[in-house]
Amino acid sequence: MSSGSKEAGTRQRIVEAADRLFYRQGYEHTSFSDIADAVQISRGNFYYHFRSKDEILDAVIAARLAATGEMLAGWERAADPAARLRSFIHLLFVNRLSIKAHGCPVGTLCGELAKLDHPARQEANELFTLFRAWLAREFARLGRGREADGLALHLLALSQGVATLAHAFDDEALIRRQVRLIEAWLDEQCRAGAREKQSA
Amino acid sequence: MSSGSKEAGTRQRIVEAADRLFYRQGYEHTSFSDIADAVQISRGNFYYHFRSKDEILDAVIAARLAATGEMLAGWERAADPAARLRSFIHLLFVNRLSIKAHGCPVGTLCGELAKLDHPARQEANELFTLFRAWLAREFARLGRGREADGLALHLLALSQGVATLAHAFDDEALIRRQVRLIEAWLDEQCRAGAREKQSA
DNA sequence: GTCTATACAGCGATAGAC
DNA sequence: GTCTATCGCTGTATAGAC
Repeated sequence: MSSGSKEAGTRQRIVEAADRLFYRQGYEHTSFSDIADAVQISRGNFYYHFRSKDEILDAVIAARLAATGEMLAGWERAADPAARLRSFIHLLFVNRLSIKAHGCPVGTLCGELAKLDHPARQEANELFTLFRAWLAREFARLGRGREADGLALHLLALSQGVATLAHAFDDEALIRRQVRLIEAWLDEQCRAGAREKQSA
Repeated sequence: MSSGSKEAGTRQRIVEAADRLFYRQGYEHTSFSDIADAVQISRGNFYYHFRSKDEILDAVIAARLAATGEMLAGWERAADPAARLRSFIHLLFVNRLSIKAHGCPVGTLCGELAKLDHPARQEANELFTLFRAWLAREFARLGRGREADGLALHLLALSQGVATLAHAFDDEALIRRQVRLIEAWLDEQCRAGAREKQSA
């Protein structure tokens, strides 16, 4: 029952197609017809699997939460906090082509749902919270316990902003250059953390 | 013919209402009925002033470009490059309530138009470019000529990211805390600029 | 489980009276 | 310059045959 299986059930194929389309076109701009075309089923058949479009959104967010949790768990294998934080920054580089084309999947979804004041808004924010808490814990391990959450938000904000600008300007090189600046900032934070640990 | 006049013509009142609604609800989510209710005119009457909804958007972007240009010109009165750059950061603080509620007007509009691949996308990006060029020039004046554009994008990204997170989390305090971190970063850049000027 | 047919609301846009 | 009336289309959602 792997989530990317070729023989996935109809329900799962709907969720996967909706996930991709919500990312590429936005939630509101994606219609049932769009998803139906992608999954190759009729429009009416949706309502056997979901009661409404909002319910599809809920399923998409749940799937993203699960995938994000697994990714963060995978990063735990890195040797030290600095290497783990670098995994996060590296994500911006790895996904630079899709970010250039469609922005950050988390930021664009949360932004749209916030502007629509959509009921699923809080659920989507959990995606941000997952990263925020994970980053804060790694900054704390780095020896920056007191300012850990502030630094986590700073790094989260930087990656969000870079994604926003790269998307708007449709500029891949912007990501590569800014990633280097962020890495330099992280190195500086590591040195500050080491100093704080020394004096403690 | 001041732009905020109470006795503004219908056309201008449409642009002002559309500007506000596009910011609060998003472009696609705002209908003619919404604007008509705000301006207190009938739906049909729109087409005497504009040929389409896209044309209203063009007018809104043009108005924002003009207003932004005037604001940047006003910041020129500050004593030195460091003070001028601080004006930019301060903007995040001054507008923190509307940013918390609706995000950054530039970032959310450019993000939506980019995702829709809307024809007016490039025009909206000019708003970003206005800030980018202005910031780069001030960083150059600060003595950071070689990296001026990279630093400008870094600061722009930071402010965009803070706006995105504050909007998603509906959190005003987040802005105040992150503004302090950004100001500390700017101070560091000022010192680096001074060193570079010394050695030159 | 999947289909076709359809209801019903809202959208952008047009025509024409005043 | 502003109005009412209406068109054509697309959206979500439902009913019911197979």
